Amino acid sequence: MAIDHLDGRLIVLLAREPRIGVLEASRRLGVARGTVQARLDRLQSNGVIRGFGPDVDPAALGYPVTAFATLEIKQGQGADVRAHLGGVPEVLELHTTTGHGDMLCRLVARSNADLQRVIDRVVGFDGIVRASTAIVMENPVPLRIIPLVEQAAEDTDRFEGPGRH
Amino acid sequence: MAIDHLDGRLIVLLAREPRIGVLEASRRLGVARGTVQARLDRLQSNGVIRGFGPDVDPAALGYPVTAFATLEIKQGQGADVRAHLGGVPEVLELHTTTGHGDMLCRLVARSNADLQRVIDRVVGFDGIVRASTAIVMENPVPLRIIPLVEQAAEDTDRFEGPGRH
DNA sequence: CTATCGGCTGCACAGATTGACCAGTGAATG
DNA sequence: CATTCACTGGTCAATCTGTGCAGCCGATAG
Repeated sequence: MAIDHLDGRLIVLLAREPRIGVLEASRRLGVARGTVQARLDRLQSNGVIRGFGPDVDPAALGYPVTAFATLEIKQGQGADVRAHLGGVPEVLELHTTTGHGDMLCRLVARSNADLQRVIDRVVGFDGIVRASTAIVMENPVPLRIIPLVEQAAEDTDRFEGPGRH
Repeated sequence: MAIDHLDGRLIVLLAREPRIGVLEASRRLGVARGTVQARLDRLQSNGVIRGFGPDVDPAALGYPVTAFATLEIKQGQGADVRAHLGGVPEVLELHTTTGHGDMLCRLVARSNADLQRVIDRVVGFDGIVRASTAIVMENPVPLRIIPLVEQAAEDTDRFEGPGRH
């Protein structure tokens, strides 16, 4: 389940330069090509790497406004609300949470005015009691994984020693 | 800036089966290989597709707990707080927002107990006045982009007619 | 109407990459 | 000591990539 130092370097390398192939990666990492292939296979069947889907920028698609909405749900309506929100394209993700709200979702919209339409569509559903929205102004730290991968690799080394054996 | 129907189908296809190459994609879409290559180049220079980085699952890395923290910042400390949070690997993203909090960040941790350590590290910084955390229990809608891509492609068609001309 | 332009097609080429093998080596295990 | 596992370094055929080309077509400008 955990990753070792080589796995970490491989993931970081792929994250920085996604277009390189297995052969080029093996050259950069200084290992045999078969090793990189085996590691990649293992990381993917492990589920550590889910895939290599295209990273699409909603802003470039015409949806430059992002917001987070905290929703309060009527008891017992959870499943319906999940289905409802799953059907709204502008809902990019949805979590159920502890704390004051019951759900947190990420929304995008074509403009601040359009955000009103999206929010109306999101909350215009029986079962949603209340919603409070926070519009994103700036994104100082875009969604990232590299630092965590590096830390996970280091932690493994610390506990088990560098290398696999 | 907007995408047409073929762009949409291409992105959706790549999102569903990231491993296929340009040639296979052209076969699936029923267009010439050069067309797919040209579209991909354009989508990438447009910034619509940022890249094809590996999609890493924090849970599989040993960080199964996700939380969202709303932070309240002391006036004028924004830049320092951003730098501080940028240095914490468990902070996967950070937004400045309107609304009651000033910032919203996504955190991961190795366990609920470990989350306490992460939160302490995040809020243990002069300039952060208050923090409220919501732990994610379930993720009914994982981060997704396909429905939005499909809608963007349809909207383009509706306004400009299918095809590019 | 006609010339031009951009986008798409179908084709071709050399070069590189992939997936699949294999035998050998070294370290850790029982 | 025999075994197991990961890695190396090599080969093989099949495939894909990047590139360039000529031709076709619809849209646009003069």
